[in-house]
Amino acid sequence: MTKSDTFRQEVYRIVSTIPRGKVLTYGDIARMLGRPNAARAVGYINSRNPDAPSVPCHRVVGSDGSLHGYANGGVMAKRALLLKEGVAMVGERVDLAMSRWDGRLAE
DNA sequence: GAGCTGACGCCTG
DNA sequence: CCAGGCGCCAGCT
Repeated sequence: MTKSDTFRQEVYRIVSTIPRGKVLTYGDIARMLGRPNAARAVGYINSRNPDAPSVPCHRVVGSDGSLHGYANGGVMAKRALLLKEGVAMVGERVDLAMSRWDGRLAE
């Protein structure tokens, strides 16, 4: 990693790597970047995500699987997308026990 | 350069 | 379970 790879660049890269049907939490991404407490920054970056359709930011949820916002349709669109992707949902929350991405393809 | 913002996370009441 | 408050970080104005 170089200084050219800013925090947001890394975030976009990781989010883009999330396989279909799996999700990651803001905290997890922050941790992957070495900033376990930068979950807020991750969320902020996603909110300003200029590549909504390019980056599957809808696969990023809260630490407890709770959905928040989505720059391309809102939470309801996000929920529908996750469901369509095959993500296990519990009410309005994601079943992290089933759909949390371990960092490698699983199935 | 300084201050405010926000798609978080965790604790307390 | 719900509501409120504080701390964290990077980005934007």
